[in-house]
Amino acid sequence: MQKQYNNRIEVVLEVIGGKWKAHILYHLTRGPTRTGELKRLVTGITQKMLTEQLKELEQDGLVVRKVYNQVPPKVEYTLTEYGQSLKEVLKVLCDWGGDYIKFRYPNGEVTVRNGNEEL
Amino acid sequence: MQKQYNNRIEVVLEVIGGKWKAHILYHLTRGPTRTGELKRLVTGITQKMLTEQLKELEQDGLVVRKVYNQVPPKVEYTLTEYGQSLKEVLKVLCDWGGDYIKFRYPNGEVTVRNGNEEL
DNA sequence: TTCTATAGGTACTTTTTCGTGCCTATGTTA
DNA sequence: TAACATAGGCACGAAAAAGTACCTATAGAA
Repeated sequence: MQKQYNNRIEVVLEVIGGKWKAHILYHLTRGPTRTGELKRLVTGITQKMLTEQLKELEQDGLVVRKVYNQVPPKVEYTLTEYGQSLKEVLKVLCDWGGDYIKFRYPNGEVTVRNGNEEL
Repeated sequence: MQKQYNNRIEVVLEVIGGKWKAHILYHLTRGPTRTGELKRLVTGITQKMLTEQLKELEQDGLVVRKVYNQVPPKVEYTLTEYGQSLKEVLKVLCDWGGDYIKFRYPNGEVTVRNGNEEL
């Protein structure tokens, strides 16, 4: 069956949408990262969601999974070259999100953990 | 209960995420639009999803609903001034989405309806 | 009188996404 | 020998998002 999107934004949202992907990708923009480190960095994510999302990102050609043949296992995830092009996108999203919070909740009624993470 | 986001991207995704909002917003960037027109423009959306999503966008301060006291009813939706700031975001998303499709499916195995919509 | 156009509401079902709990493998270290 | 560290799999259930079907209101036109 031939897939057909309704518009180009649907495409991006399929790739970076959902509860976790953007946050995972954000950390990967800082360089290759091991599974356990990601688990620590992405606040609140479970093992299952992490590997699941990483697998999808890999299938989408944005992330590379590198396995070191060691015990205990060591696996490292890296942005592909094309994946790097997401940095710009993530930055725009981040900026708008930050501004929006200030606009809507000028008195800090709503906060953002890691609101200081730079992109 | 105090809401707390994990990161700033979560904020944007809550506002423009989901299956329809981005597409609705895209059309609103072109100016005030009546309900029925939106229903026609946003391919495949149902009445229910349309009004539901518009209501949320209104609550989020991005869209204004203007009711004309007529029969049959006339309702017009417009981007708020702050909502205008989304144009830039939508453009970046659109561009990346378009490029990505070319990157992943260079032979047009996957297409985008309205892929020519400009932002 | 009946039908049309317009915008919206509600109950219910289906689909998608996310979370929990528990299991595997293996070399090293205590 | 037993525990540990690391990465991941799977079954199941809960929750969120989306879709379906059907209902309301009203002035004017046929």
